[in-house]
Amino acid sequence: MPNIREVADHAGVSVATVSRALQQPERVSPKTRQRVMDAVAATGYKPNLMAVKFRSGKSHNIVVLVPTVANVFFARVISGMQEAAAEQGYAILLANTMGRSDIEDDYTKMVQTAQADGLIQLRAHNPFDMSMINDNGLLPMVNACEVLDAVPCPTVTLDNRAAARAMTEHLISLGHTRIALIKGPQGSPLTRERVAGYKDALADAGITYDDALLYPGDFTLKSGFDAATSILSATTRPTAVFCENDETAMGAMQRFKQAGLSIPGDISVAGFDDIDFAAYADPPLTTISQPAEEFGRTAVSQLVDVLNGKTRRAPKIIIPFDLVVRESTGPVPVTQTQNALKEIAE
Amino acid sequence: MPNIREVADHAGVSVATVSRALQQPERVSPKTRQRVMDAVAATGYKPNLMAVKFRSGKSHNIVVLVPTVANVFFARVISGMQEAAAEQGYAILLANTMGRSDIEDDYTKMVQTAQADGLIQLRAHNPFDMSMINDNGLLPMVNACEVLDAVPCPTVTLDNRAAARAMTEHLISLGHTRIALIKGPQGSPLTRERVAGYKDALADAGITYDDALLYPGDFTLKSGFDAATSILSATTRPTAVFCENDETAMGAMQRFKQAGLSIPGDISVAGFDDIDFAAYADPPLTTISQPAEEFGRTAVSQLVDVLNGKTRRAPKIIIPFDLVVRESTGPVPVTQTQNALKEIAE
DNA sequence: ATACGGAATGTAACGGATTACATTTTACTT
DNA sequence: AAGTAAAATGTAATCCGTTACATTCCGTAT
Repeated sequence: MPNIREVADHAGVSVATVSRALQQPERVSPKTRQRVMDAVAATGYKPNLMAVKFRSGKSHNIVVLVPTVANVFFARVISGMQEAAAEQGYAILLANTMGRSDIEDDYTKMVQTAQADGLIQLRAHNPFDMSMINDNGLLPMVNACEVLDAVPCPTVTLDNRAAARAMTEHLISLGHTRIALIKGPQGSPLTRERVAGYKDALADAGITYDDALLYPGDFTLKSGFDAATSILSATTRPTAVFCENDETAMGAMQRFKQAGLSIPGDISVAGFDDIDFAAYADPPLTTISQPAEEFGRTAVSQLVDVLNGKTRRAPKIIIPFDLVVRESTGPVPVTQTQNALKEIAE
Repeated sequence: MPNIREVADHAGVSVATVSRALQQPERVSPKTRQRVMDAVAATGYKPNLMAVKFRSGKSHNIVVLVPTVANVFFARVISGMQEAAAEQGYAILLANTMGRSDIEDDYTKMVQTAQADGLIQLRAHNPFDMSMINDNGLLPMVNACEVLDAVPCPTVTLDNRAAARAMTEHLISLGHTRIALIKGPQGSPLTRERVAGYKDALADAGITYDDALLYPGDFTLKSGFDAATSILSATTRPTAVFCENDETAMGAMQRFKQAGLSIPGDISVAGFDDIDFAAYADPPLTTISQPAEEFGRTAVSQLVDVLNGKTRRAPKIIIPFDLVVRESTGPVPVTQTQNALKEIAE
């Protein structure tokens, strides 16, 4: 591999001139510039970017901590990051953390060891200690999707509470009053916020909240399937199920169909995320659409601003959502309505 | 940020000793080692890995070219790579290429500019020219999943032809003779091999191959849906549809169900890949299971071997597959059987 | 023709860790 | 106690671009 000195010799100039001809062409006379370019072509010179990065102290790498890359929603987010990063001259180092703090720590070290300039965390957990704070009091990170409030860094998130509330209101508007909720992972702020939005809507509609209608889940197909099994064995079966993500919803639908229930004839099912499969589910799934790619793009551009010192106070960015009504939600089944009326009458 | 000199001063030793204490502890006396460790702790020293990589000429980065990260199968492959790379001390640089050669070239440059040591390509396209060939005549890359024969590098692949043949044989064993095939992307070797396997099985069973039963697709849900629409309007409807991936199969199933067909009562549907959703489809999808994570792990370990000069001749690794029979495939519908018998009789 | 200013180019220090080679220390032999 | 080999440690070169500073060149003004 030829280095800059060989090019300089070949062109009969100094290494400084070669460097300038490549980095700031206007600082070099047209003749020399041409000579250098010819020498570059002749030698097949490619600058060793590891040397450049080392010298400049900027790696132009961004670490992304993803709980699971094998999640359709995150895959779209990453796709958006990829795009924005490429535009800004950054490369993405992807870390599949499975939510494990030790793996997160390994990758966070890449920032501390100058292998990466900053980090994007897609989970509500701050991997840094405060030693990494910059002049503006910010950490070299962006927290996206599932965010933590107390961390000094930009956040990019959906108003999960409002979205969950919107979905619950949609179900209520169809006449549902016994609405089950299949939750996301225990302890996640996402889960909490969505539960809060669900409660908000119930409260507004004057429906008393019932703890028994909350089912545990973890965003997998299986957890939806299992929760649905529990729901089927409930004494008074809910007429609608709001799932905190689409995978869960699809797992639940599968179980309900196996049990011979019609959706939404016997039970309505709603999801969250609007992954590709949602539109092709049977029946097509009512869900909350999140612009996943935009999450990625926004997170990257926020991080680049932090790294350039442009960000003084941590912005809290809210990405808009959309309620997408498809065919998995419908009016309360007649018999159930009658039962409900009877109950009220008693 | 403290550097190695500060640590040396603090410990009262030379920088060489510090370096040795950290890299080859056995080459340093226990006393000094301890002094160095204390100094490291006291100063909070973290070696600048950019400097290390620059000096050593090894970046310990691997570029992965993925057509789309938002594909469930690839997501699993990446997951496996991630795992193996971490074990071997490598980081993954993920490139979402969308199959575009210009994007692939950008990332391939990372290898040429010492930002990455090697590359894993998940598409049948060689991004390198021959200038990167090493002493063993190999390129610093591994071609996985969808492979090209002529490239001097290890390949990791499924016997797609055998797998497609196995699936087709399964359908034939259920009595199907008119079996449609929804293909993968035009021009992909994957597509070609699977078509070849399909033809193999037909030929073996003495079923004449009919061009009209091949439908175009591109591995998306939508393309499955659209192909199903074409299938529905065919003069003699096939009794089974073999889709070259699961997304396509799920899109097709959705369309068939919309048209009021029962699966597999009226038409059998089979997929390929066994993504998570396959087991939760309605009905659960018969498919070919590929150990996606193993693809990733194998690709990484093969690449590491190449990088270490351990690989002399490019191995061609075949990963085993599994035929997973679920409920989306069944015997030929009775009426159809009668028609078929009639045809034969005529 | 001389002097001066700006453009063009060159020289060499620098970044942080590694490592070949040189030197010192230690441990053991006689 | 002297001598020697092995172990431990130190010195300084090195990796390769970038860039501050120094120098040279050229054109223009006087």
